[in-house]
Amino acid sequence: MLVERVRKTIADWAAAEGWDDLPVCELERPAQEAHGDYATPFCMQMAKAARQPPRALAERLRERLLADPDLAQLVEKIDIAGPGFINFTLSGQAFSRAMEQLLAEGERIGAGAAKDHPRINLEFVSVNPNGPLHVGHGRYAAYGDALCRLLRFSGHDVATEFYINDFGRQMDRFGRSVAARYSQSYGVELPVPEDGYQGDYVKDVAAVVRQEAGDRWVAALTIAAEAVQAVATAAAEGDAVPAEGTEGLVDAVPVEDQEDEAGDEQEAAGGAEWPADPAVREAIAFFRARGCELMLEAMRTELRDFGVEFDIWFSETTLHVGGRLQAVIDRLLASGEAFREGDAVWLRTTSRGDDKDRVLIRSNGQPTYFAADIAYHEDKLERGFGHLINIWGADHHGYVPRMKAAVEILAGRPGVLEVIIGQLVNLLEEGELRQMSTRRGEMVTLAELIEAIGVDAARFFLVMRSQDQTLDLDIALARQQSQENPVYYVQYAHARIASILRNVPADLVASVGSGAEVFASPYEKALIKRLESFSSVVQDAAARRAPHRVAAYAQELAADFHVFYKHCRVLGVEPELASSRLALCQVTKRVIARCLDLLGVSAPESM
RNA sequence: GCGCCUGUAGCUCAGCUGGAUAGAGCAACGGACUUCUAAUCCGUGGGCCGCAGGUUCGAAUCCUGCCAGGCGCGCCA
Repeated sequence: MLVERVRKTIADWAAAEGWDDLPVCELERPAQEAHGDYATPFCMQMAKAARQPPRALAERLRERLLADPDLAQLVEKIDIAGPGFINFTLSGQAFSRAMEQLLAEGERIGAGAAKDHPRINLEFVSVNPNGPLHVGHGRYAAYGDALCRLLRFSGHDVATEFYINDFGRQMDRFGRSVAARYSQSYGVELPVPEDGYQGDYVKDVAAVVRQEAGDRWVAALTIAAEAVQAVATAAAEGDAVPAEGTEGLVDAVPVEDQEDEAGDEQEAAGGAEWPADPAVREAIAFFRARGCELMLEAMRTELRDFGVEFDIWFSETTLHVGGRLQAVIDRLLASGEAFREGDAVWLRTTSRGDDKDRVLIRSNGQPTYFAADIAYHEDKLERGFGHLINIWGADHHGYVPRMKAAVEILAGRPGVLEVIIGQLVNLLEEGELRQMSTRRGEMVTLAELIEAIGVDAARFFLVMRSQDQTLDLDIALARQQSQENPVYYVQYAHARIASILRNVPADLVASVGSGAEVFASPYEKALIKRLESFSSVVQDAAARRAPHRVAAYAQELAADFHVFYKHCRVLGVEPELASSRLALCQVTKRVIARCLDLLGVSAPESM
């Protein structure tokens, strides 16, 4: 309200003086109370264009502002301070009018108007369905979901998507791991492959399969077990056993490297040591597919319990059937964006800023993950999304330039793909860094975190920091500190207001009075100013993809409310004051509830 | 070697498209419940904003260089 009138005055003035290229005037909340309710450094910024000293400009601007009768009513005084700041101290009436507006906005207070922007596809989590979600995935889930809510609330059309990496070697290893655990439950000695998944959850999956299928697959897997044992016996008699010293060394390198190297060696050695018997192959295919389904089901349930639901689940495997992938590559070859060199097919990503061209089809004829990703993103575009947002872990940031180049080629224009890199979660135990491995079943799962501190605290905790900040998580500390978690501070403010509302007498309704006593205290004024800034916080947080700003704002708002609550009674004071304060409570409750909702946290009526 | 992220109070971090004396929570210490929920409030102490230059009326914020930590740099996914 105030800022619009100030800008109008400035525009008129600039027109009269013939100044061009003036900056936009922004009002900000001064850190110091003595500097009024709002302030602007505008006169310092315009000094150059106007070729006059800032303080003189400030004096003249002040005159012009006060000449506007509407504006004069809103301010108690306008001061000029320091090198040329203009400080506004608002009148009582300004607060009443602001509150009237806020109250009238109702439940959708702070919401952005629907924007005429392209539909957004927001993809996140997208993990291999071969292990439980760990806290890193939880962070991306909490962040992505909060961002989705924020974008929607600020006026965008968003669909969320989970890309299921259900194709490739990792899933083969998983299928064989489940098959092994299944066999073991029948007494067949088939060990989990060395490059397989050792975690106990694999046993759970196997148990479900056993319940569904009975001993249907035991015969086939017995063939595999015998073959594996034969190989093991032969190896024991030979000299293929590695020296012990190397093992200690291998342990010192990062776990992820071990996984990858193990995988490559395995492949170099001709794939799985399991026999190529058709019955065995069929069994592996079955365990792989069914295991994947069961893991996905569990994941979906876990995410839903965490408050995260995806609009679309997209399976990578669907890209590899029906010549889908080949069709994309053929088109890229035809348009000259892709080319053959050696026995491989490459995409000329260097034409769009990447530092080298990338392989689509390997010389062995197999498509790369990148090729599938291109088909996938083309599919997104064909589904009508004009803007694609992907949330990736920091360990994938090297992949960004090629993917952006690919989408630029597909879409015919730059800027369609936006990649948000989320930094990783470091797990600490008693201050010591702890390594994680999905394969070995050593990790802190999202489920563990939730069990330790609950969904609300976990979600708040995971989004309260900027996504490009590495998060240190000590689960013992988190458990111990959950009582001090700021989420309860915010929720408590909400519950307190709910309690007031329950005690409101029948004849008292929320409405903004105009008397001089209304909103006279600094506590009420501070709260109203905070509430007024909510819509800009929403817009800002959405534009910057920064839901943590909502978390920070919620804490500030709760603090303003708790102080207000301490100093100002709502019930049992004179009627005009009571109904005005009731209005203030109601708006505060709406905004707190909205903030918590944007973060995926519940807003309790009582605690 | 190259690229991305980070470096702010004892700890965890906000603030980063430049504004006045740099903030919050936790931890430490001292206070406040006969009144709408004390999971609250009030107060005290605590800082070469990694370092050095530069731009500017003004720099935690922008630019350059350096130092430190994390993550990447494959015809892996």
